[in-house]
Amino acid sequence: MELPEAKQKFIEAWGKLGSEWGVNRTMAQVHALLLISPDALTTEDIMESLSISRGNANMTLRELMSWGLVEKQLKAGERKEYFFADKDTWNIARQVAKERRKRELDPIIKILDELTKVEGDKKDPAYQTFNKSVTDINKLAKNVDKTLETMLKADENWFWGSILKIFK
Amino acid sequence: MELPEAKQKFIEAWGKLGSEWGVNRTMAQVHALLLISPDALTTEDIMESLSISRGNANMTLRELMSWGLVEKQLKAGERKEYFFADKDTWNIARQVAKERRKRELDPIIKILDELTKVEGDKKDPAYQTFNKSVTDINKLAKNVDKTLETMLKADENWFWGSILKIFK
DNA sequence: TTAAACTTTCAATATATTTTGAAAGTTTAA
DNA sequence: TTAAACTTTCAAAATATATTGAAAGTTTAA
Repeated sequence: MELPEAKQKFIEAWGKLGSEWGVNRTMAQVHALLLISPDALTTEDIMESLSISRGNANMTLRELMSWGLVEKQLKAGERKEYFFADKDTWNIARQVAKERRKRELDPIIKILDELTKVEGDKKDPAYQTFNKSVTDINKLAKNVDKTLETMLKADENWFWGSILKIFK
Repeated sequence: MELPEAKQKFIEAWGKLGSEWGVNRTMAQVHALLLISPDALTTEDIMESLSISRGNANMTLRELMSWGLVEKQLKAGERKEYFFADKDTWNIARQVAKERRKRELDPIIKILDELTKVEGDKKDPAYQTFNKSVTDINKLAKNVDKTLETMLKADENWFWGSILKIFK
């Protein structure tokens, strides 16, 4: 396989993976494109490479910046804005974990905490089942939360070293 | 908060979480409903509880069964099919991890393995960047894969015990 | 100033996903 | 058999999500 074809495949695969994980396809593709570009790209470059409109490119880039995955780069003596992606995979994973925790895990834990407190007739099977499921899910969510918390603070080698050591 | 309201909230929250994680909202809601039901429910019960059509209920239940999250229950002397959800949170997490690994992680690892092998001019920055990103992402994906593999084999207490011990 | 170079916005449009519900299919009891 | 009880299918409709592109907004150099 030659490089241009390989690039295409990578962008396609990353886009597909994104859309299976709640990230819009174009956003994942722009990210992929920037990940394999040695230099920062302009909005025009991205529009052309991926055949998308200016509006779409602009929105997507802002979204990627809000996720902390892409940054603007200003070049001296140039009006145009250039964009580049953080290439450090561990940073990317951490950044994504951080954002999703904030956006999704935190809110559900808040709701589960409330629901855990709901009182009811301890003899009522409906109440028992509700309470057990909610409590169990809450525990799981908190374990995940703790693990993420540690991951966010950790260094990559240490993290995988520790995890994989357990699983030797 | 009273039980009926709490149930509603739980179904709503689970549905929202699902849709943020690539599971369709209705599927997550049916799952939530079954999780908090002490008894197995019929298609009719589910249609009524969630105000959805027969076709939708049927498709969703089959999908949940294909994920291994819900099972059919046949009651002696009855024609109707009853459905109930596995209430063990650890089983649910494992089941979901197992399916997503098979459906999403495995295919991308296969592609990354191929892309890692692409040859090119080692002096070319475009090739260097491509190769580094692909290789790094491949490593990360394989670490995740190994961790999931172990999680799938593990017992809940052992798993969280080991993880949380490291992160004490 | 001002006009060229660039970025942002957003209503309209296109695309993708989900849901409906009636018809077709299947199973069972008598 | 057969007809009632139940499940499945799937084309059409509804809904949700993503994209376009032209107009409006902003910044800069002269």
